[in-house]
This record gives sequence, C-alpha cells and structure tokens, in this order.
Amino acid sequence: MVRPPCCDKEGVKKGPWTPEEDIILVSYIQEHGPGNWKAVPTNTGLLRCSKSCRLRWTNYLRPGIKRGNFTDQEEKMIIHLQALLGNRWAAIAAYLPQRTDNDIKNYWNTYLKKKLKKLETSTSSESCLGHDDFSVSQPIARGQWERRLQTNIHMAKKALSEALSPEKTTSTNLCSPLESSFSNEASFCSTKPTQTQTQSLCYASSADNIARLLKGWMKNKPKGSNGNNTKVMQNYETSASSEGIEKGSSTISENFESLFGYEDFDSSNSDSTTLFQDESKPQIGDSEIMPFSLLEKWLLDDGACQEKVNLSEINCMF
DNA sequence: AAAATCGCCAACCGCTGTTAC
DNA sequence: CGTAACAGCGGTTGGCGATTT
Repeated sequence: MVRPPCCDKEGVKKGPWTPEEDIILVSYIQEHGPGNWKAVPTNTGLLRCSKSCRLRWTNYLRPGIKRGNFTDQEEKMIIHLQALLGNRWAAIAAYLPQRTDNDIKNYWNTYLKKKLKKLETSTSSESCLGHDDFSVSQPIARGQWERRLQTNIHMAKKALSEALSPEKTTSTNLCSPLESSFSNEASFCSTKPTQTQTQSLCYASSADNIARLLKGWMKNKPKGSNGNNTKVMQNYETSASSEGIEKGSSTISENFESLFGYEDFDSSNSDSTTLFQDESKPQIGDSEIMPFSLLEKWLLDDGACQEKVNLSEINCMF
C-alpha cells in the first residue's frame, strides 16, 4: 500500500524554519512535552507537517544539542562506532548524546569519510598490509562488519579502548551510555558530576539552541546594521508580537528571556534545563543500549580472552 | 570583480517498524 | 489478522557561504 507523503498537503510550508516558528514549537513542547507530533501543527497553527516539527525538534531545538566542531574524542568515537555498527546513525548518536544522528551523519559524509579515505590511500601506499585501518576506510555493507570484526578483533578492541580511555576523555563529552559502563570505576572521571550535574552539563536548554541560532543570525547579518536582515528581524518582531508571542516592542532576546525566564542569554547552563529534563535523547532505546553494553564489555574487557565468547552473542545482537 | 566550484548542513523524502483498532 | 496512522531512521538534496579561478 502506498501512503501519500505527509507533506504533500497544500498549505504545508517547507524549507528553513524561522525563529518565529521555532519559538512557537518550543513553547508548545515546553507546555505539552515532545510526542504526539500529529497534534503539533494543529495545536500550534504551524504550517508544517508533523514530521517536519519532529525533525526540527530532534535535530535542532531539543535540549542539550551541541553544535559546532567535533572533538577528537567524538571523532574517534564516531569512527569506531561506524566501523562496528555501520551507518546506523541513530545508534551511533545514542553514544554521543549531545550530537544528533543527522549531525553525525553529516560529519561522516562530508568530512570523516574523505579524511579516512585519504588516510587509507596514504597508508596503503606505504604498506601493502593495509589492515591497520580497521574497517574505517571503506564503506561497509550492512552485515559485513561481523566478518571484519572476526578478522580484526584485536584492532577493534585496541582502537575502541584507546578512543574511550579515561585519560583521553574530556569531562564534557561523554555523557553517554558508554559512560555508564565506566560509572563504577573511579578512574573514569575523578570529577564525575552527580546525576543532576551531569544532566545540566549535558543538556542545555532548547532555548539555548534558539538563542544561539538567533545570535548567529544577528551576528552574521551584513555589516550595515540596517541591512535586510534587520528588516527581517523587525518584521519578525512585529509579527511575533502581533501573533501574541510576545507583546510590546521588545527585542528578540527579550522575547526569549520572557519566554524562558532568561537573563543571561549566553548561559549554557540555564535553569530552564529542568523544563526539558525528561526529554533528553528519548531515542535511546534499551534495545540499542543493552546489547551494546555487552559489546562494550566484550571490547573493553582486557582480562578475559573474549574472542572465544561472543561472536555468536554479537551476531544475536544485531 | 565576477564566475565557477566546493563544502557544509538543515531539511526533505521514502522506507520500515510499531502500535492501535 | 489486516489495515491505517504514526514515529523513527538513513539517504539524499538544495541553498548558501567560502574559496578558488
């Protein structure tokens, strides 16, 4: 049966989201929580399909999303997880809670893939062995990684251990399920925050995300502050106020402050985090994490000769 | 300075999985 | 059990700024 695309309806807006739409969406979710996306366009009056709303939220507005450059640590994580899991971006993203699957996918496709290819050509020209770059160099068809695993077990273990080793771990980047596997080991992070602290560290508010967006938006506007964007901004402000988002002639910053109780617009650790505490990375399903922690254990446990164990177990996992 | 090319990334599309009825 | 609706995922595209020619 062929289902018509949800966005085929007339009057459904496509393309980039405006700050105004973001505000509407965030304030709605703030009130009702994420989920029931079908109801979002209806209840908010947004001319977007439910799917678009969900995507905007999960990829951009959701609390705790970290944007900008990937750290070395994150890069290693992605490389190794991609090697193990293939292009299962959502699963990979589950281990980098501050990054979205879309972000990781983009980073992989635009940067890492090329980098690794480059690396591969340089190493393969140096050595005909070419086995060092465990699986990261070529795209792996789904399901093929098991075989590569079998032939590269030691490399995988070593590489992943390196990538995840405590001494290389920065305090901010690993609020992931992997961390929980270390949580009993004091050595993992001597300044390991409490759970609440972790939450506030890891999960900034979605208001932050919008604030950042707006800040960049304002920063990037043409040199002349009277340029088009200013006009747009003015239009936005008037339209926002005319739609009852914020009464009066306040600035956008003020709009956000009043909307989220902000004072410090730069704050990365706002109290408003609590508004969304329960929404952090909802996609991390047990089905992904549980089996993988088994895999982690297998990969990271140096003591036992795990190889004998678990190929069958791992095969079961996926 | 203008045109062409490249690179990045937000958003869309189409498919699959899950759930409710 | 079959169907419809919804949610989620991965691949792809298109717009736009940066860089090169």
